[in-house]
Amino acid sequence: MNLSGRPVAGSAPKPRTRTDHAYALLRGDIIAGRLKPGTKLRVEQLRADYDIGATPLREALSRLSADGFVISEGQRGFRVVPISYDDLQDITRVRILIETEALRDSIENGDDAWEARLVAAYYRLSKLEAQEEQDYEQRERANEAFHDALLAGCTSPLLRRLHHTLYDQHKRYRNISLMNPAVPRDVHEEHRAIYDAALERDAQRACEATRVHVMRTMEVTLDVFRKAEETPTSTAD
Amino acid sequence: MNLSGRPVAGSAPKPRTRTDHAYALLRGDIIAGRLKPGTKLRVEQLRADYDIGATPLREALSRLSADGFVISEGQRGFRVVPISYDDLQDITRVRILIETEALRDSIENGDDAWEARLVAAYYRLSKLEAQEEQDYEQRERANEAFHDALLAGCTSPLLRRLHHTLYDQHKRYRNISLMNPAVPRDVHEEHRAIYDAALERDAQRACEATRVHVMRTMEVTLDVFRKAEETPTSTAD
DNA sequence: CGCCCGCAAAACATCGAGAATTTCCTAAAG
DNA sequence: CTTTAGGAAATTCTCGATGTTTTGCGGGCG
Repeated sequence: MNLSGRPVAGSAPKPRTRTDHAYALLRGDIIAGRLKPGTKLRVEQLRADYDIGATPLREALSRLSADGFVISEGQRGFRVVPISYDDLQDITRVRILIETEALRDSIENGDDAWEARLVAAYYRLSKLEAQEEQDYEQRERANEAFHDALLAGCTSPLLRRLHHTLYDQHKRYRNISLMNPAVPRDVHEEHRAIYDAALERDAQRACEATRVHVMRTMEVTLDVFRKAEETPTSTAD
Repeated sequence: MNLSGRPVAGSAPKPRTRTDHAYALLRGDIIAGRLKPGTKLRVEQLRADYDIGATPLREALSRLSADGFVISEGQRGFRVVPISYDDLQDITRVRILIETEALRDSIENGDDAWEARLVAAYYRLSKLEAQEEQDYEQRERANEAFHDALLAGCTSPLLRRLHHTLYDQHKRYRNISLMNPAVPRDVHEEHRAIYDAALERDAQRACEATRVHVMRTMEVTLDVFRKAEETPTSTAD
């Protein structure tokens, strides 16, 4: 009955095992772009950086390779998955496929609690979007919470899991392109369109709005990369 | 220049590293149903069975857990993912989503070589389907070759990868339900419908035929399980 | 009679060292 | 000057052993 006053298991943010810890750290660093695409992941190096033994590190890297964040070149170690235009487009395309299907399901099956959570998440996000100064971390969290709330009603665990992975793969591209000045864009309006359609239980419209939203995100990211290529190595190394 | 006469790397079927080997063995045994759903996977046990050290085994299990064939209950080891009606339906649903999208792409982009390969694969499969006595292994290979050929034109590596995993997850259910007498069913006709539509480049019709085919496969599998539940433990040991 | 505590055995997760392989550098041959 | 061969250094992969956590069992207390 958890009379101890300590938080119940499951809500705890602290990973239980070294492997889980390593997995979370590596995944986070790859998505955040701190580990750059194509980088060789030498176990000895990582061992020093994270202060974790080789065995848990290798296990974490194995999981990440199945997730598509790392490639394992048998007998030649691991490296961060490279980025490419094609890859971003591929991820985007599949993400739209998965996300719209999950959203359709969520809209059809979401109950009152789903609605309430969605309203709350949208409210918080809107408030942050209206602010002048943008705390990226905070806003990213709110953005994720909003998208999670949208899909919370989805009855398919598989769709949820796939979406989560694809979302993070996409997020990596966004983070890598982040430092450059973003193309002006009315994100709030895109969010509002999805939100309105979802609350009205108009799945068709919500999916279309989602498609537009995800495509725009990709296009902005692609633009940043293209511009970065024209201006060679200004921020490199 | 490989003057040794040995086959060049890449064509070799033999896994290069112990981890890869363990991964292939475990995956195969799980899909074939030799490792039953819910079974605890004790490393010491596996070590004896496969004659592979604990470290490569754990790495393989980690990868399998990311693939969804194994669950990792932190600090309490690994076990084969359990089966359930809900899970089979979930897998089927997502598989249809992925497979029809991949097929649509394949039909739109497949070139002459794609067509030729498809014709050949269909021809071989038809011949086996017409036979009286059925070698399951052989037929399964032909079936897989046919489905692979259908999707070979798909331009999205991600869709291909996801489909491969989902196909094998589905296959596990089929294999587990295998011993029981199958419901009579004209599989050949279903295959023919997909094949004809694909060659005519009618994506819409091919996708619909695929949907029907996959749904039927699931329903037959579900029927077998339901019947097995009514007749308790006749073949169980 | 049932519940709970605590000890022993099993299993898991992790570490450090040792075999196998790749990579890198040097130097000679064409 | 490019190419090829050889060997040393670095790195990956694997094993056996060790600390920690979970599990299973038995005895005592309510």
